[in-house]
Amino acid sequence: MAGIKFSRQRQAILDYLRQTKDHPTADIVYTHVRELYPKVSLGTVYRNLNLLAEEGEILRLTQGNGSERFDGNTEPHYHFICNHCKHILDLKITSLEHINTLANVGFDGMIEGHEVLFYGLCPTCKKNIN
Amino acid sequence: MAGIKFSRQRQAILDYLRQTKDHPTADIVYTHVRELYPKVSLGTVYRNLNLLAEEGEILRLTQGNGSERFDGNTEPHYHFICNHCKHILDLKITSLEHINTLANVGFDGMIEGHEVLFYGLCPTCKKNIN
DNA sequence: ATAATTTTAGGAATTATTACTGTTTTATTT
DNA sequence: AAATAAAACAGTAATAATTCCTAAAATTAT
Repeated sequence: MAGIKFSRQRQAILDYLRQTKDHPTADIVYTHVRELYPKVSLGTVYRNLNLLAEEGEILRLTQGNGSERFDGNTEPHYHFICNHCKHILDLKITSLEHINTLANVGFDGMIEGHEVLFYGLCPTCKKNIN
Repeated sequence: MAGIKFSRQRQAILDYLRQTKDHPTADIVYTHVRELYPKVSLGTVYRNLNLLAEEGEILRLTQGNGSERFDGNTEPHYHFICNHCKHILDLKITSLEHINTLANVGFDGMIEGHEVLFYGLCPTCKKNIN
């Protein structure tokens, strides 16, 4: 009976991602899970992040510089990255499904989806920068 | 008089990016530039790709798996990646500027721009896969 | 042509991620 | 509840992508 087995480490990773609003890197997840399981290895964190992402339990965010980030919120939503402080935020906006239709105009293949990353100034930086 | 100086290697990199429709990785650029300058080093390619991207002479594309890709076409356009063959294509669609306005609704910061990556089946794969 | 400054080649170093292996956990069967 | 099979683990080595370093070469200004 091929299947995946429960593991406390994986559960801790998922729990952590579900309770934070951040979009942590594998390494940040690692340091947090270590508080609960001090002997956890970074390889375990990577393996489980990949597994959870494949299963759709978490999202993998690819945003330019450095490492990948992960998101425990699987509700459909869009992301924003601040040009100034580099923080990533969730945007609660209506679906942009219609841009798929726009993209398909004059395109001979088939558009199945899209990823969007907005950038600009986050609320905090907007305030502080004048 | 602080400034950047001409270099044949940088010129060759730019020339190559301008004449291809592909979206090559640094390594692919490297192998092509080596045909003209066999002693060019990979570090030189990376340094110049970064420099050219900073100056806005080329675009840097971040698309999930593996390495970054570069685009010599700086006209505003959107990209598409095929889920099947993983090739990246240019899409010639009208600007999607209006999604910035949508994203700003209920957002306290300031949206300055966006990056979109469409995915699906490219024309060739769509034909061949039925 | 000389001097000043930038860029280069080549290689070492760094960072992010994956792969390997013997041991431990988890789930299933007796 | 003990035995067994399968999956996951910790720890470490390996790989891949990119950046950093330095003495030598190329470019630009004088």
